[in-house]
Amino acid sequence: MRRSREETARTRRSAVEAATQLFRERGIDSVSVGDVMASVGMTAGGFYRHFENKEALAAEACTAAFEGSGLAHARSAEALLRSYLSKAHRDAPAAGCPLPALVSDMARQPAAVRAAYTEGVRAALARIGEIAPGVDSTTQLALLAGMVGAVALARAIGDEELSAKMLRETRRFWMEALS
Amino acid sequence: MRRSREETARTRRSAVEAATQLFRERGIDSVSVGDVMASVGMTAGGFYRHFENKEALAAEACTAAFEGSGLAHARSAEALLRSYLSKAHRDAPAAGCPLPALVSDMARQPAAVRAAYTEGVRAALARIGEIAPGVDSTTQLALLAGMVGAVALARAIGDEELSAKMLRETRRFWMEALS
DNA sequence: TGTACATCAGTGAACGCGCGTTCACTGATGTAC
DNA sequence: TGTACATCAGTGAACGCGCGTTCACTGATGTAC
Repeated sequence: MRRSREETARTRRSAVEAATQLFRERGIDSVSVGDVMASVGMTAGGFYRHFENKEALAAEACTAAFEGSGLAHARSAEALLRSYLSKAHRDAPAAGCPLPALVSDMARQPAAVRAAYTEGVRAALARIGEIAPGVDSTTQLALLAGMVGAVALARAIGDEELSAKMLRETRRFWMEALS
Repeated sequence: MRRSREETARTRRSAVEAATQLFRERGIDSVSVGDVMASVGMTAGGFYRHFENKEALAAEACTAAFEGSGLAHARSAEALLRSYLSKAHRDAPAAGCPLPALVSDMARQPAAVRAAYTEGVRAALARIGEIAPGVDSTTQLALLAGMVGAVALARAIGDEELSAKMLRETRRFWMEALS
């Protein structure tokens, strides 16, 4: 049955929000349209009243995930390193930075989704430039690569000790390199 | 019809070799048992004469991919940085390092596959220790994270200029940091 | 060395399943008068 | 403000498809004598 305009808008927002979390947690291809709609209390059929297809949702969810990301709100380089290269971040991909969570999904995604991700990379670099103004751009790029690589590897590694070491030592290196 | 022992062994080796390439190129979950067997000229049914299931192939292919990897054969830190952080490596994932190619697949893989990947991380760190003996272990870990992150990001980024910049500047940073 | 038989690598059809997407239908909401 | 009708958000079944895996079957290879 038909819903009110506000309710319709709320459903759409909930679906995008649920998708940002599910996609970061399990990867875009491993989450079905039905999974996303079930998590907002609906069946898959209704999805197509809100989005043209799954690709459109993926692109929108990717953009939305960057907006709520911790990287976008860090206040200093030290605070960023401490929160980004932490076990808490490693163990909560659904609420974390989309860069490591989606990085190897992207190679198989359509252009619209990749474009959203690329904008996220640019935004991350811009943010690093703001909170670490004394750092040259070469170092900013190497820092972003190091942070994303360390979190992605820490999640992939099956051994807790080595995983924790990857985060801890990468953090230590950059704390010193930036001071 | 039955095949000779040598032919059987050759088929098995070909399947593992094809899998290492296909998995790195398209991700483990996006490659089917049928894809792997078709690339060695067989149908999917015959797969189960060689492997218990797809998981067993994934674990074996992961281990095999690390053995043939460029990282395992680099002669110096400078040579490693030049070849690893290159467009050639970025554009040929099927023949490249499994670390960036499979990094976000791993979170969803069964324990046996993750264990093979974890061994690959250990081997990569050991190799870095050999070719850069003067570098402390904190720096070695940060270097591996940076190389893996830069290649994974360069592949994910949809914009050629930013992608190339990610590789180039990360290489520049580490060339200077290690000298 | 030759023969009879057991083994088993590979085929191709079938299975149960989950996917993205479509569609006829329902009934509350929105709109025109 | 009240009524009649059009709109459309969501349902649930259906579609065509590709997946991992199983299985009866074939016939060349391997083995026992």
